[in-house]
Amino acid sequence: MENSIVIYNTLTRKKEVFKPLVEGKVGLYVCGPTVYSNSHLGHARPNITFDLLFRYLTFLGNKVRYVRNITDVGHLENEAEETGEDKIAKKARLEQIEPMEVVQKYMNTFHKNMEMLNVLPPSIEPRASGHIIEQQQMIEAILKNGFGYEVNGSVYFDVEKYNQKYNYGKLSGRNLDDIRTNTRELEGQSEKKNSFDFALWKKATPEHIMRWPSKWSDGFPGWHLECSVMSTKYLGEKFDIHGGGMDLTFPHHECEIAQSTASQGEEAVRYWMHNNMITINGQKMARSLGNFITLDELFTGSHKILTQAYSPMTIRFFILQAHYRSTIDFSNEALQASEKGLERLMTAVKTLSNLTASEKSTVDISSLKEKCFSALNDDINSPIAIAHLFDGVKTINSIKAGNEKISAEDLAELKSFYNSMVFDVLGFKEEQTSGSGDNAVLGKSIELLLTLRNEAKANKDWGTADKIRDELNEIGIEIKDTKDGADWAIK
RNA sequence: GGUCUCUUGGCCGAGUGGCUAGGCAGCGGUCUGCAAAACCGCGUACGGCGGUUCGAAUCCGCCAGAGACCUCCA
Repeated sequence: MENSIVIYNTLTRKKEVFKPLVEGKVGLYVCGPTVYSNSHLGHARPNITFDLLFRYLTFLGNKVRYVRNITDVGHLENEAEETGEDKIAKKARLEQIEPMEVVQKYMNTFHKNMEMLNVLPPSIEPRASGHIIEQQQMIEAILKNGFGYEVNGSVYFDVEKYNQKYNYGKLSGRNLDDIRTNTRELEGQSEKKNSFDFALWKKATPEHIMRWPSKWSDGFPGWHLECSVMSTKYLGEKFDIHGGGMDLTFPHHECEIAQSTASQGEEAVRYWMHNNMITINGQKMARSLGNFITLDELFTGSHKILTQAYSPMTIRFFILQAHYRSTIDFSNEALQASEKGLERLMTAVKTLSNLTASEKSTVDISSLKEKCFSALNDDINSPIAIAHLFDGVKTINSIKAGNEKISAEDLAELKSFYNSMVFDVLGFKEEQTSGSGDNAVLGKSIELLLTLRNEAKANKDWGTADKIRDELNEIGIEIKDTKDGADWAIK
């Protein structure tokens, strides 16, 4: 099987065959979160999207170095512009704690949430605050090449000058004239030659807590610098893939391109990938819009618009059931559909492990495999891959029902395929709520009740049997009678 | 206002010139003491109006509606 995969490159607005710079090795950088509050559903999207990419590239035999940063320096906030206060410092004052304490707290939550979603940790997770010196070095390189200027201890990027030699706006499809006429004049920008110039180093005002010494001033690095610096530091001056949310395309990624090009003379990134947004009532879910649901709220069902809790794997399935470049609209109905769908898939995986082989097959395993892989090869089309897996579910169930037959070799192949696809590549995991496992006391108690119920059933004492079933149901434990006896699950 | 994107059956969501994904819900059935669960089967949809074509949900134009970016954002 050939594994030439195709990726939609935002830079060219086309699908391109992906060829890593070095055969068998892939450098992947993804913009991570700014850790100043709890992670919400929107954050799950890029992390799951690029987790899938990371997993699949690895599965195909590549050695992938996946770098995902933590922004713990804080970007300037709109209303805080005049004071030069940043998000993290602002939150710190609000909660009367150290900025780094805020960072630690929300970084911990982020990590915990990601682990629950079965998002693999990246190979390197650099923090902006740990790369102040490198950021200063890049500023110096930009200044040396004549694409920056210093004013009152702050350093700005000279977009006009840059655009004379290179093309500012190539990623987001803008040209400088459009930007010139459409950029809003903001307060406190008088230092800049042009409103579209952006800060590389910002002098800290007295009340600004997060600050570092530099030759220009005590201050902090500009908004876009950390990604340019940390990506090239760990992946090289030229690397394969840079990912992130679509909302970062402009200005963040545009500025990254400008910074890298201005400092080293050529672009760093070969393929730009952008995931689309999660919407709620048709509108983008965002921290700034206040219409977000945190991951913890989803997992516990504690947000007022949620009719129930949704497990991490349900969220993961929900996200992977849509293509990463489409928007997905949040709704209880959609999440419930995902919950059911995932359950059907996972049940089939269990069924598969207990199937018995026949002399020969009446089913076509290799065609199923090929369809799944070609879906993933086509710009990581997870919904199509999942659809084919569901076709396989039908096959698995038909084999179990005796309508189809499978040979021992095919069965082994099908098992191995589902294991790698469902668990290794798509990254689902069992979320066991029933019998076995952690709560042995509960499990044994329920087994006892089920034994009593079976005895009652054997005596045709339907009253007692139904009472046990119904009252357990009231408590929140569902009894499922199967041919092989009763099974149970916490609802 | 500028740039860009989207509009698919009850809901979610793929596809992108002919071969009419998939999930959920619904309906019918199998199983079961009953119920639930599970399993099997069933649905010809592509915003409107024109055009190109032997043929369009898919290409082009216009209209309508929604959204994203232009400011921190995943």
